[in-house]
Amino acid sequence: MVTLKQLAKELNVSISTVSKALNDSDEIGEHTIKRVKELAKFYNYKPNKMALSLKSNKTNTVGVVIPNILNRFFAKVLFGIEKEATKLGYNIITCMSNELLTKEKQSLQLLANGSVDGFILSVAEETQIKNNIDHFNTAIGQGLPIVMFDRVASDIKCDKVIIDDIEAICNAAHALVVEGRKRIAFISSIDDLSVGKLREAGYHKALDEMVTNNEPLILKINDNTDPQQQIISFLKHNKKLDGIIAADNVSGVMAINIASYLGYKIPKDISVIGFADETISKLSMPQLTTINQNAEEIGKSAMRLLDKRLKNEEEFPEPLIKVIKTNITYRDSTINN
Amino acid sequence: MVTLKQLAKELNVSISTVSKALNDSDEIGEHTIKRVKELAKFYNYKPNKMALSLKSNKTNTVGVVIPNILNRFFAKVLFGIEKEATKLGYNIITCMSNELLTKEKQSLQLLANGSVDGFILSVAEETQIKNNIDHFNTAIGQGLPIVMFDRVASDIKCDKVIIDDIEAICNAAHALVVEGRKRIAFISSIDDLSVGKLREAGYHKALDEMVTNNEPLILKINDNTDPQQQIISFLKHNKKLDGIIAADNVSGVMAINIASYLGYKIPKDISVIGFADETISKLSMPQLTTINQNAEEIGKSAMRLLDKRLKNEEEFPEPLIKVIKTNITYRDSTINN
DNA sequence: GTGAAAGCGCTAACAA
DNA sequence: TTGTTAGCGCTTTCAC
Repeated sequence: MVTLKQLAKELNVSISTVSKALNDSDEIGEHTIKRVKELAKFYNYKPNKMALSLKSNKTNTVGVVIPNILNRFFAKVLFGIEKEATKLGYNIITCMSNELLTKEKQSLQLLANGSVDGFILSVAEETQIKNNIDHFNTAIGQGLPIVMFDRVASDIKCDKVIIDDIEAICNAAHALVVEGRKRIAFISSIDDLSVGKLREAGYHKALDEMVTNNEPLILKINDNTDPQQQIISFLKHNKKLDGIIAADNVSGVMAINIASYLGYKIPKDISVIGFADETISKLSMPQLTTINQNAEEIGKSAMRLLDKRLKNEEEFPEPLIKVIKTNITYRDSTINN
Repeated sequence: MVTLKQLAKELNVSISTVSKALNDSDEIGEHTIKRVKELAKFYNYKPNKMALSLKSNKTNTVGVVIPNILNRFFAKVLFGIEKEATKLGYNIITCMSNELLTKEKQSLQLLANGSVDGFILSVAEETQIKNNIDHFNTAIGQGLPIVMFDRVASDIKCDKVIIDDIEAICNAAHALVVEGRKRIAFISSIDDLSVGKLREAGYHKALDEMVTNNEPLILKINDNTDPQQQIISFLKHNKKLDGIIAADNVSGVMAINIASYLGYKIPKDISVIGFADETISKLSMPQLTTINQNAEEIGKSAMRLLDKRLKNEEEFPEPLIKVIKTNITYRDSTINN
């Protein structure tokens, strides 16, 4: 990499002249500016990032801590974050907590050495279960703002981007009721998570609002045994169910394929609504109708919030909670009108 | 963040004393070391990353350029890279080319300002189609080594991590032949890519090696119309096919679900082998038998190669090509023995 | 209009 | 054993 020093030497001017010229300072003569810029272009000069950061005490880099990159929701959020970050001139350093408290903690600590200006993160499962959240406050105390998305820690005062999980499920239930469904089940493999609990609450709320038949019918899928077997057994034991709402990324697709396999006609016999994205929802036959979380928008919003927070440090001290709208994308696992 | 300066002031010693003490220099007295370390711990001192990088001209950060994070293969590779990077003490700055040449170029240029020590990347689709590869050489020329994985540019002299795509497909075909399959089709939605071409070549090679019936039967899925319709029509027009090899991430799962939907029994009537990972392969009923690319291992290997390259700059000047072994994970879309 | 010098936080050669 | 100083690459204030 070429440095100002080298350019200055070759041009027989001082380092500061070169610096000013490249920044179009009006202290510098037109002719000099031209000379400097030409040589800089010739050598493909770029100001050294580390030097700039050291000087300005800003890195234009944000740390992103993702619980599980293999979950498509998080992959999409990351996608959104990266897109907006590029637009706003930030780089992102990505860390994976792999749902572990220790790794999450480590990531925050490791980057709190001047590597990043702030964090965007979704809380790891273990962290949520143990409700161990000191490391978040430590980071904030060090002047590194945090924006949390999806899985948030309610006790931490920071900006947050979420969806209204309760409302989303209620809307889905409502859509099934409109189709004439009477016995709607709820299946979830994420009841440990804050969002899992909210979605279940949404299901209960929806049942309460239904005129008839408000007996909950819930399958909590656990990792210990084969999920497909759990669904098969659930379907066999609940012959009357005619609607399914799936709380996580994949169980809706599974439910359709398994129900078909068992001889049910989808959506004639059972309607299914899930949380998967376009790609996964297209893997079932018929394709899954989904609650659309707008994951990319969540990522973009989070990045924008962090940017604002970084730009006016003294302003808007109150944490913001941004709620991203959800909507339902109708495919063929429901009876559409 | 606390600095050496502040510690020095508070301890009434010089900055360099503090620095040396923290680095366990034997120039410094035991007592002083202890005093310094205690205060440093108290203030949670961490050496400023930017200052360190500026001084050492090393960032311990690698730039990762991924064509499409929503593709699970890439997500898994990224996962592997991050895991190994953490182990080796690197951070990763993630960029997405979104399959676009311009974005890929931009990412390399943007990070070639001292932000990273080197790159790990998989070539964008557009880049492969246009075969425009100057930006790679530019980066390498600037002293930033590149490790390419999966989709590599054969004209670039750099370390590479790939799988033997031809062999992988041959093995899959062989597995189907062993089952007694006679009419094996190949479906792909990635024939633009280097790996797509290799996998098709593998299919042709396998056919050539078969005793009977070496007429190729290929479906190239394009994005213009509904992929499911293309598969339906393909199945309807080729009633005799009894085996399918899918070259990409999702079409194997689709094929199973569609074939079931059309009344075929899987694997009795048709055996299917695909390229999907565990999660996606479990979304079909029955679950998809897959060629396992060991994506995580690819990521880890790439990171290790880059690390080696960075550590001994003068040594092993010849580019290395590392071939990661594939294997077949048998699930229920094939007749297992 | 141009240059010298200080300083961001750190390490290390050299001096004391 | 500890301190002084220079320098990594850059911006910016202040002198000229």
